[in-house]
Amino acid sequence: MHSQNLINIISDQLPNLNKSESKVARVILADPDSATRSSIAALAKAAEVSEPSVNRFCKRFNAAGFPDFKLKLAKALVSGVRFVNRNVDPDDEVSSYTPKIFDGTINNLAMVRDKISHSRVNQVVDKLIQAKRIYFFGVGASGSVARDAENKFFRFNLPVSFHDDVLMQRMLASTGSTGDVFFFISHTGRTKEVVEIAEIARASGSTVIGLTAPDSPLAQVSSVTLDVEVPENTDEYMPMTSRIVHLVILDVLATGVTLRRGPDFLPHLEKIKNSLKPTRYPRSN
Amino acid sequence: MHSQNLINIISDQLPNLNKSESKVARVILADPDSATRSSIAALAKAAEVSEPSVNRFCKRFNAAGFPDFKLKLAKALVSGVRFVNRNVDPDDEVSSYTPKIFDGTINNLAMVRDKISHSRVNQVVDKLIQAKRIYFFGVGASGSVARDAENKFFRFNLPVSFHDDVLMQRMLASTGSTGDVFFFISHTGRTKEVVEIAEIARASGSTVIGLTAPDSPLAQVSSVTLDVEVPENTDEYMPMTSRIVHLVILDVLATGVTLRRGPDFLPHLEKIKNSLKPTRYPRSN
DNA sequence: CTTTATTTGTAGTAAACTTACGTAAATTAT
DNA sequence: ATAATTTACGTAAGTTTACTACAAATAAAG
Repeated sequence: MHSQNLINIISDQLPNLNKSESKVARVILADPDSATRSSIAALAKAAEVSEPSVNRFCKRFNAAGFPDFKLKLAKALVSGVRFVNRNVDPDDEVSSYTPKIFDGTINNLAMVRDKISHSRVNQVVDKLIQAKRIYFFGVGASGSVARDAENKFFRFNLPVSFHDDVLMQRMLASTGSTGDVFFFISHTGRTKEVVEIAEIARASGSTVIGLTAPDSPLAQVSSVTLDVEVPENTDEYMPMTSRIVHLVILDVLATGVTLRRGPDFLPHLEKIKNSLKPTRYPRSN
Repeated sequence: MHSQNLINIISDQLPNLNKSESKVARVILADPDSATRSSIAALAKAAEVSEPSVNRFCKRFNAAGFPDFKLKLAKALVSGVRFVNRNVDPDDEVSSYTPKIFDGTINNLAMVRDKISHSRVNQVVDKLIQAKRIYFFGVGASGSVARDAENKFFRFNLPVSFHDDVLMQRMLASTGSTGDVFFFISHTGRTKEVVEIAEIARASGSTVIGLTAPDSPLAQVSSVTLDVEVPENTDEYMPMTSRIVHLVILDVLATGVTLRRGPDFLPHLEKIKNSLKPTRYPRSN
């Protein structure tokens, strides 16, 4: 299991800190990387507190002292998480907003990586393995995720399709039967139309899988759900990253299915890969 | 390899070091983790050299001084455990392959984040801002990325469309004119059909943007390229992550365009957001 | 309003790190 | 081989950094 990242711990604890400690926390979270390179005096000055306050802050987070804290912070940064609550500012340059967006995405991925239920993943892989037929449903931005899922899963020699048209989805859901898997992808899990279609699919006796927000209406009507908790983007400039998390989870599921199929299945995948060769210019190097 | 691990660098350089420096190196390599926690005096004593020798050793490896060196060493230790052994094994359990896939994706994002050319991003944002019309083209897995791009960019009040059908793409490319932007998304940049279409678009006087592998045939026919170098997946079980990197880059571009449009444009985005409200179940909390 | 607890800062001290300089070792040339 | 020159290394001093003890200030409780 992954240990919770120091930066996340700090931002979680932010409300529980007293005045000067939270000042320190904010300065560190604003630019953790530069924090690892600065002295206790510099950090104290930046946070407008005294040096011992910085020291006390470090000890609160189970560090021996300031140098030890910096070390732990540096390690936390490597695992991919930087600029946690650095929002894009209206006057940001390319060189600022580019890493911020990457880091925001990376941060969300790391969070879901540590939170996702492995037993749920296993359950979903089970359902997908047993499926006679798989439908990936999504609308709007999730439609692209569903399309990508189709592209991954057709390799398993199963009847797979994706649909981003709600009328089509509704008709297919109503004709479902035992052994069919309807895989719903939705960021909010609150789109009425989608929830209704999931209910129809469920009523038809099919398996309904929801890749969506926990406790959402869609989650409630699903047979199995994969919970994805990604912070709502309050910031106007910050993109929605749930799509990307969804894609990675579908990668995980596809890998799970491949592994279950065993090594005998690899030649089939190889064949598909090779089929594309004649469409490409050969590599010179 | 571009980001060689500090520990490997030290052991590579071991024969080139002089007497006292190699003493220091051996002590550090024997237990790098404890080295990150010890003072310069303790390390000097353990290596039986003077403190300045340790300091000189650090500077030789491009550190500002001893503390900076310890920081870099600590980072190297973390990246070693997390990112090195990231291939999925045939006998991996859910609890193993799930974090591996997330980490693999995160690793690639971090690599591209550090490598991407900000001036290129700026150039592409320029072109998109000036565009009279934007076409996002992709086939196969990149088709989903193109579809997602359409979903992001239509918000800018521009004629935008995506196409995953090569015949459609070919026809549209031939009818292009100055002011049109054809945005090609391709992992390899070597699909003959796609390169041909890009050539047609280019010949029509339109701007061709390539989000693809550097130095690929597609990159060569593009007006501007955004290079994405993601390692080829030699491992059968590891998913292709370039799609995800492409999506994040499109997020970056969309943010760039939003920022250029300025704050007057925010109400428009808000309006689009609000338009979806009636389709959703309201949140209870 | 006083007392008590908590938070925060000041000042002093110890430790850690770096720099300058001088000596020793090694290399090269004579 | 030995002098000259370069390179390596350590001593000592200076500077920065971090920690501790204590006191002032603030907040909470009686």
